[in-house]
Amino acid sequence: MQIETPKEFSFSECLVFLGRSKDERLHIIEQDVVLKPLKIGDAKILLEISNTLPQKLQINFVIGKPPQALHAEIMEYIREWFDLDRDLAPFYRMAQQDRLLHKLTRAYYGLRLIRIPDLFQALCWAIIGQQINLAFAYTLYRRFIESWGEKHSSEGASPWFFPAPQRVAELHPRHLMQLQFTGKKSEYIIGLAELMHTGQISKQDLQQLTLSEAREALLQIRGVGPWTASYVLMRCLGFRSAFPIEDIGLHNAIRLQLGWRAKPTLDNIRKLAAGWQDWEAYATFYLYRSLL
DNA sequence: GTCCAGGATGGGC
DNA sequence: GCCCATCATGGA
Repeated sequence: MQIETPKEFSFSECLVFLGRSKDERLHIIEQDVVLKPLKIGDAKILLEISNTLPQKLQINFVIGKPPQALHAEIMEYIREWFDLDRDLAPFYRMAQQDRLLHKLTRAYYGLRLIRIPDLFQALCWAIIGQQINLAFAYTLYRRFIESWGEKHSSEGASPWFFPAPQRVAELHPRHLMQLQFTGKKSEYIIGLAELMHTGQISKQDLQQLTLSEAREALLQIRGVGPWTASYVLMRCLGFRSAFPIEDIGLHNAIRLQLGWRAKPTLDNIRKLAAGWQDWEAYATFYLYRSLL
């Protein structure tokens, strides 16, 4: 199976971001190939994604060959994961005039905003990452996945499926506190799992809304504040104008790019981002990339 | 040992 | 509505 890629696309740049943590368990990168387990309906398949031909992604099924009827859904997942349906030409044109972005868009040309298509996964990742450094966040994330997720294959180095809301909803906070989650984060994650499992929150519903409506809906969830809402709008729901302006990583990236000793104020950032309309999410993502 | 980390909540004022 | 203590531990 093959997927056409747009002109402004670099698989290797995407792999840099996907490979940023040793604690990643939801995919495996080896030799410029990504292994990704995927549940489509009842089928559990293992995708092998590579970029051997120009302008194409090659998708091979390592284990579990899905029926032809599911191929469209699989392709749609890949297109979303690598954000292939976005035309980056306007972003790059805007970036040429931008103090912060002009270097980054040259250095990381073809990098796509790597999405987290699964809403539960995106929210869990954001909540776990609140107020702790990224390395520790990945440690907790790995423990969560290895404790309540599902390994695709029991043999060797196999990637994992993210824990299902149904299973997490049945946990007691102490189960997560054993993994060194705080008591509050444990409650947030379990409460969120209940909301997802019962269908009170769904990606499908949120995608029908405008940015501000979806943001308000997310803010109703206990444990989801302004940063988490914006982060999920950006990484999962694909809103181009989502902008986690409170993000410490963003602040540090800006500080380093400008060579400042102190972190920028929110007012500084608003001025620097004045020209980013409709590309705030991409600008943020390229600044994240600059921290690797 | 110190300081900060890709924040959110609940209470006091 | 704003301010602030609290969470809770790892990593640099």
